[in-house]
Amino acid sequence: MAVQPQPGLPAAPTLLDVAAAAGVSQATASRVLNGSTRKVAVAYRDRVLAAAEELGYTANLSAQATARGTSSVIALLVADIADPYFGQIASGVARGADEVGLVVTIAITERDHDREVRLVRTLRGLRPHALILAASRGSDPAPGLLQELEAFSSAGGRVVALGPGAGEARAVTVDNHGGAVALGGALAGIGYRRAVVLAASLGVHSSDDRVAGFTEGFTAGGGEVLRVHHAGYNRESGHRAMRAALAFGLEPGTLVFGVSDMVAVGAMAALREADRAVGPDIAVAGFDDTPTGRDVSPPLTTVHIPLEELGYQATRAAVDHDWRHVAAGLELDVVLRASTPPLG
Amino acid sequence: MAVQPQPGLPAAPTLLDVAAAAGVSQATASRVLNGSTRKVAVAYRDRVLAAAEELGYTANLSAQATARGTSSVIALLVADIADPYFGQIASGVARGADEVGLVVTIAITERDHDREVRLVRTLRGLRPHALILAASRGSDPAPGLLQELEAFSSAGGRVVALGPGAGEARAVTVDNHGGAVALGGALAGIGYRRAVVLAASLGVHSSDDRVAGFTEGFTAGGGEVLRVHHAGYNRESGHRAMRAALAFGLEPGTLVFGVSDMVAVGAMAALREADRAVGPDIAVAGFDDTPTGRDVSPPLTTVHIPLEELGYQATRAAVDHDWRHVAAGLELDVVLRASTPPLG
DNA sequence: GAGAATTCAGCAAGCGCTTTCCAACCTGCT
DNA sequence: AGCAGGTTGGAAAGCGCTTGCTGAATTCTC
Repeated sequence: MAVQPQPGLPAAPTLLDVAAAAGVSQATASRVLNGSTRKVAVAYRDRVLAAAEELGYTANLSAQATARGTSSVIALLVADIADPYFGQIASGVARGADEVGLVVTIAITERDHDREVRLVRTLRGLRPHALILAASRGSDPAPGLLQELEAFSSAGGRVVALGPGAGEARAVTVDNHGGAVALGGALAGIGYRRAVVLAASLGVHSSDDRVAGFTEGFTAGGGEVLRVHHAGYNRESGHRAMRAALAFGLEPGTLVFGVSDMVAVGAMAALREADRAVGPDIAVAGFDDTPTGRDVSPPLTTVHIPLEELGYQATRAAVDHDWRHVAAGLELDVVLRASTPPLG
Repeated sequence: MAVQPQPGLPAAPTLLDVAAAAGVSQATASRVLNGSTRKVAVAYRDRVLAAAEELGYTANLSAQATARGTSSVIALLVADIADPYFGQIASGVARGADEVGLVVTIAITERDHDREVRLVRTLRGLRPHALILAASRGSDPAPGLLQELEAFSSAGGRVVALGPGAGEARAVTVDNHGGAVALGGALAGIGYRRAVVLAASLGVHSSDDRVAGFTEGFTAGGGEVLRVHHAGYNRESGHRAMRAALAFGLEPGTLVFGVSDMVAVGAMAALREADRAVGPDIAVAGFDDTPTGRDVSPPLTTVHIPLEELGYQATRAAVDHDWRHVAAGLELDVVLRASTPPLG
């Protein structure tokens, strides 16, 4: 908490400076420079534009926001921006915001619920146009959070949740269930009959949906899910869960479905450590289609999620006045690769 | 450009509302709620705090910024937030900002110079405390950019550049050269004698430094750099450059040094397509130590860059009043893995 | 060519907050 | 009693910008 202002430096030029330089009133300068409906005679307009250019004027967005009563920022809350999963979402959000001339402010929850509440509180102070929550993979929100969100939206802010929405929030979802059904079906279709699932904790919605969908699709195709191991969403959890699964013994030709690519990658590492060949011996599939999945060997079968598009849709939802929930959620595609070679 | 304000909703409570509810003046409320040096009698203070809590008050940061003449945001410019390289940097920046109670606003250049200039212009409007540039991997800045930066810093803003600084900017650098020397030395040390380098375009500073450093270290250790192929920094460039290198013919036991992990990963893919075994036949090394490098097989030898720390140092540089350039740049570590097995 | 209608620059109020000043009140001392 | 010195609440002047309103200048109409 030690941020000193600069010592006496020449401040940035203000609108008044520009107006004076152009020999017009502040009102006229404002109308020329910052999108107003009223038009200004071309002679004046040119003088103002020239003066602004000359001085290198940029409108003070804070002042503009106070005067207009509405700011030009969108706030984005993510769990971890270093994770490409959230990075891609952020990328889409930024693109959407850019399109409508908004600026994106980002905050990182580190998956800590209290922190999340604090951050929302801070961000509220920016009076952002909208608050986009991509903070978790859909476990239930902390109680304090709902209260903050309520305060925000009842003051005219818009809340967009990625994943199942909460309360007032608009929600942009992904069809986890459908994608998993398709994956299960496709893998049963190429001959797999026995599968082990490595999932995140129970209660994490997206994981639950994927497990349920996969089971449904795989069973419908004639396969059987032997066991579900619960650990987490990341690489390390996948590694742990895989070791647990190996302890039960795994016949060749068994399929391991990791509830995310990271889990699957962790599982692959564990398999290799146990001297089991990934692919011909034990097949592995993931979910998310992260770039890494393409580069591991064998390349990972997975379900593609258009994350960038998801982020983009979130800004649309935040900005469009009339917006209807993307009914079934964004559609997902199964991507079959060498980690699940066709069987028999 | 179509962002309508909300229709007549109850606005967020203002400081005046709180003051009224507490039965004190606005000045007193301000002093209680937003860090002032003056103290307020405990009886008043409690009433104000209670009222604020009751109303769910949050200071309007825009108004605060106009009044104080200084805002609480740090602006961050990255090339591509979906790229974990920048994601990690952003993560460090966010942590640093959080520590001093600042908020991070992010913009994405998409590696487009004009866009970058436009974005700086927009961000300037926020009158941010500092502007952190992580927009490129250090190719030379566009001329218009320098002008914008000059305007910003001469109005009291601070500019921090990651990589070689420009003009007024403070710079946080990474010892690319030193890291590459160490890598070259280590690989010569385990028996490699012939190397091919896959680099980005000439003129991209970080790439040039890495090539020069590697050559220096490798030669000093008794090795010889046969050729340098120039393509780019990403996976696809690595793939292309590797194909070009293969066209020249490559003896077993040759080492391929890709100037980034992504380049190396692309090279590995090209090698596999050409039925050359990575490791025993052709060794591959990268630079950056991205998570993917650990999961490809064989795991990739590389140089670890503390990117998160780099981002963190950037905020420190932005915030600390007296700050000295981290002299030689952040130190890098060589990480030897199975993609470069000891030779002979 | 006179009055009506239209255009459009500028005045000034106001956005939500900070901060300077002032006045009221309290000490503690002679 | 009387007064210097110290506290502390409140009035009000800004911060840089937007915008409703006013009224002068221009254009139109018959």
